[in-house]
Amino acid sequence: MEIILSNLKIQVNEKIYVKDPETSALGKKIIEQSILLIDAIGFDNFTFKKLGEKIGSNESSIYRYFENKHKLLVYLSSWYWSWMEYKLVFATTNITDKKEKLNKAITIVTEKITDDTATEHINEAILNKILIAEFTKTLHTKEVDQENKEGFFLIYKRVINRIVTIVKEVNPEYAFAKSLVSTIVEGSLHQHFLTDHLKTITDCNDTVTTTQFYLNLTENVLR
Amino acid sequence: MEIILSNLKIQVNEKIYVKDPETSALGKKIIEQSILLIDAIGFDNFTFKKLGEKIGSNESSIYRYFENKHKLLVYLSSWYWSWMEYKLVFATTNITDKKEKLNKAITIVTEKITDDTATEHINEAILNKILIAEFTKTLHTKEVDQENKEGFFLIYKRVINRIVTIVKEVNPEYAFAKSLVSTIVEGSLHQHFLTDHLKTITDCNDTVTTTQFYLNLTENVLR
DNA sequence: CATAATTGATAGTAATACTATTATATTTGC
DNA sequence: GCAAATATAATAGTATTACTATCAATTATG
Repeated sequence: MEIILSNLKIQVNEKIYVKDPETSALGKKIIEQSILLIDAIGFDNFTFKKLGEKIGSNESSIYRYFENKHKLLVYLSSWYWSWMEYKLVFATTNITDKKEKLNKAITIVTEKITDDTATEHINEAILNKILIAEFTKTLHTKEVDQENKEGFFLIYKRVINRIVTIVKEVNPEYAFAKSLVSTIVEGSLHQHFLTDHLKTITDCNDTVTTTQFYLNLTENVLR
Repeated sequence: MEIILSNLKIQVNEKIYVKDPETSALGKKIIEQSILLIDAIGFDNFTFKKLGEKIGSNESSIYRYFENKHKLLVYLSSWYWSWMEYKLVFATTNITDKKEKLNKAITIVTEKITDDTATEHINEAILNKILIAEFTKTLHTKEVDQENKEGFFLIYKRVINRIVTIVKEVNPEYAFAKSLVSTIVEGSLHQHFLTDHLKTITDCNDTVTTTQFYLNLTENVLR
């Protein structure tokens, strides 16, 4: 997987950026360091000025890549879900047993990423932390309908619908496949958040994982 | 229920506000109108200056009630969950059948509030809309651990743990009661959000409700 | 090597998120 | 009914944010 991933160009909707950050050294530095800075100080405290200082570049240069920090977060999220989709497709192709395929898929989207994988300038483990802490903010804006129309959330929705297809293979009778999967994908980020911050309302921790919870849940719901 | 609710003083943690808004006409106006304004323009675009203009009061007067807009949102959320807890307790007390009790509880926390209920200056239907759109923002900050320590999320956690108790009465063997309930409570807000904005990844709509999805899910998981 | 494209530096604006001070109402306690 | 206390309003001011515009300096490319 390592080799393949390192050659992989993750596709992100062009409308999200002003200039594709993958096309220059500065662009890659913006992505790499924004992930570290958002993780360190949180998205709310993150500014392009601070990022500029961190990478030794001018604020105005960053604006040539992204209109604002919201779009940058949408970009990072899109990249993440694109990477997730790749992992998902890679891990489930050629599995003939439907239940096994579904379990694999659920494992992929619910497990916490703990190690930096193949890509050059992107630390997926930290990006996963950012998604856990900040992903909902990409959706919860007044512009969500407009941005949805422009395709900002296409990859996210595609990841969910890929798993929906697998769910329907396991149980074609089940009436809530979409809601189940969207609950799992969003909910697993939430359970990771609770594990980190509000331990009294989750059972998930280092030994009992979020993945186990959702595997068990899905098994029970679809049987 | 109407009469009782109108006499009810909803309790909110004192640390959330500078001055209790329930103790003055201006305070109540701040709560009433902030709900309408946040609903209208979204929390991100909401400022104390705009609220001041809307209620014909000075910005600085609002700061005497709330340190900042984040605390105001935490207050509104707290109030909502306190109201929800009241409804929950009221609706489930004296129900002896455990499954019926759980179904009632799940219905209470997952259904969309569509009508303004008893309280004077608070429109619960609109407040519910705000929770659907903005609640995650109360938790997803760098200060979450500190604020959790100070008890900002106590009522929210108590609502969840009340339902956890009911789940355990129905099935004491089930190992993920907390995660199940926190998934339901948070997830139902999310499903309502998807129904409003990302319809392609949910099955919930006007005829098939979020409540039905979660009743079915819980039934299957605990049987 | 000339030209184009990119980046950096500087400056500037409007809005945000407050704090401080003082004046003016309004409430309450005697 | 009035003085004292309290609440509110008005004004001003600061630091930061979230940009935009301009122009100079650097780097890439044909």
